[in-house]
Amino acid sequence: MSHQNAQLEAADQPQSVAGGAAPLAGLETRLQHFAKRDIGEALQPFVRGQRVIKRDQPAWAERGDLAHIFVIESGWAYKFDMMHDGRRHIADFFGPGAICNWSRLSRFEEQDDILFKAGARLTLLDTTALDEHLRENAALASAFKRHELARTMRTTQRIRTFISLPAMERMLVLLLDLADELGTIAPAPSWITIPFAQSEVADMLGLTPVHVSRVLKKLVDNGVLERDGHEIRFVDRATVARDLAYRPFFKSRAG
Amino acid sequence: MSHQNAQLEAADQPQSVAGGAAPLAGLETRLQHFAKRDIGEALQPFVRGQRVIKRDQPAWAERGDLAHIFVIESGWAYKFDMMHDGRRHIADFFGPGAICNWSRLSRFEEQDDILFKAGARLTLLDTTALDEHLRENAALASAFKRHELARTMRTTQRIRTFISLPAMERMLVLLLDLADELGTIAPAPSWITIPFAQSEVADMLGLTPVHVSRVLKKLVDNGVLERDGHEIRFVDRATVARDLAYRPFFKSRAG
DNA sequence: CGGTGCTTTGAAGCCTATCAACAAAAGTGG
DNA sequence: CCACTTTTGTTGATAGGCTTCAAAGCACCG
Repeated sequence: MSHQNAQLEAADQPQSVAGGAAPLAGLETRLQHFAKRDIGEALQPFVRGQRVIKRDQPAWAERGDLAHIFVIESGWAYKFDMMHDGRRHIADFFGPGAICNWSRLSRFEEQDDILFKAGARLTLLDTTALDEHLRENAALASAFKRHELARTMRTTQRIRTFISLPAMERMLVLLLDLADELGTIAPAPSWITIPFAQSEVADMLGLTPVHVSRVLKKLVDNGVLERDGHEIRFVDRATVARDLAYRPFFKSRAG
Repeated sequence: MSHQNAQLEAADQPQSVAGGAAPLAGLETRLQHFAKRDIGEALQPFVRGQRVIKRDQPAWAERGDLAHIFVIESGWAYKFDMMHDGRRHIADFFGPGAICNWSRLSRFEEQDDILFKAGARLTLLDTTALDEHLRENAALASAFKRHELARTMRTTQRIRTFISLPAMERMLVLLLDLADELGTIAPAPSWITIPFAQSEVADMLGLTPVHVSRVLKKLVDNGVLERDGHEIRFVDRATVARDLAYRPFFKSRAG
């Protein structure tokens, strides 16, 4: 546990990290979809550093690791908590351009733990400075709020499926959500890399890893998906989305 | 559909309805748990009428039936929506003292439909007047916010169970939530009347009505519950709650 | 090259849905 | 208040979905 923290500290680097794009470009693109005016590079003043995650690494809510706002430049993260029977429940996931811990800024919700997947590149923002800025800048604050609301609504849609429908539908909705998250800052590629292990997918869907493997196989056998390892492709995404009455909350708002 | 609306109108009555307690006493009791100062009868000026629901009756979100804030004096209601396969999903429920459609006031969320159960008595509040009042009265607004946040957190806890755990645990958590909701404005009775049909419980748990019946029977056979029709009692609620790591979000805050 | 962790596959058993019939309860109309 | 209809809840039999356990294949990494 202590070496994990050491790793977080050690990754504190000078402003730019290999990768090219300016920090926060992804987030700004996302927010722009929910803003009425141009937000430009309004967030640059709040950058406090960047980090590269070498191995899968949790940030424990209680230990102050989440004192900053974490924005994902590339890669993935997810929010999880442990249940009474020892199982892990994964409640939401975050892709490029996402804010991992918005609730720290706006609400005083219970804070789940966050796990950053290996390879993720993060930008850290100053929580209190950003908070003050948003208090005075209603337009920007509104964009943040709408952006987070879209996430909430997408989560609500997913949860409904996970509670009521069988494994195949659950899996498809999860994959559509992944595509939605990816398509937010750039057109989603038709081949998507599932960024999670099957045991993690299982903890999202409320299934076992074994069954996740079988469900994926069945979807390929049925001609719904094509697959090459962790890469998958919908043979006909539009039809799948229509059959499930799936509603994209991020992608379709591009302006 | 049109006769349902007519019924809502027709039930508009003079200020007091059979039942004794002053309107909003339940809600004010609830809010008091989340307020730092005494809130007294701060909400009385916003009352715009009362209604008694004779038969189970939906208020359709799209038709403006939800222009007011609905507060439950006694009885129950729930939030539901229809899924692509024709199944009904019930996302949350509301007991005595609850606000059924807070989101109408504070957020611009997607609005689910609400169904009021037969026998429910409602108080209607003026949405815009209350909204303005809360803008100027931060303390009261904060109590509302914390109160709704408690609901959100309870829902999050329930959802986690419904996604990941089998039917018996789901049922127990639902019953504990019912007790929590009931115990908010007065000590919860040890015998609880399940206010919903088993088909409604099924749509909450993501099960079939048949299985709901069997699960209840099994819980009685295992000595976890006692039961007399729609009345149930936990033989040992504290132990059940502990085993499930169940956290009450309303009741335990009584001050 | 041999770990180590992730994925796949098979067999067996439990959990839940479906279908159908019936019982019980609640609403309806005379 | 009674007979009638409709809804709701119970029970059994059967089938399908998902988990568990165990073993083997595969990929990555030191």
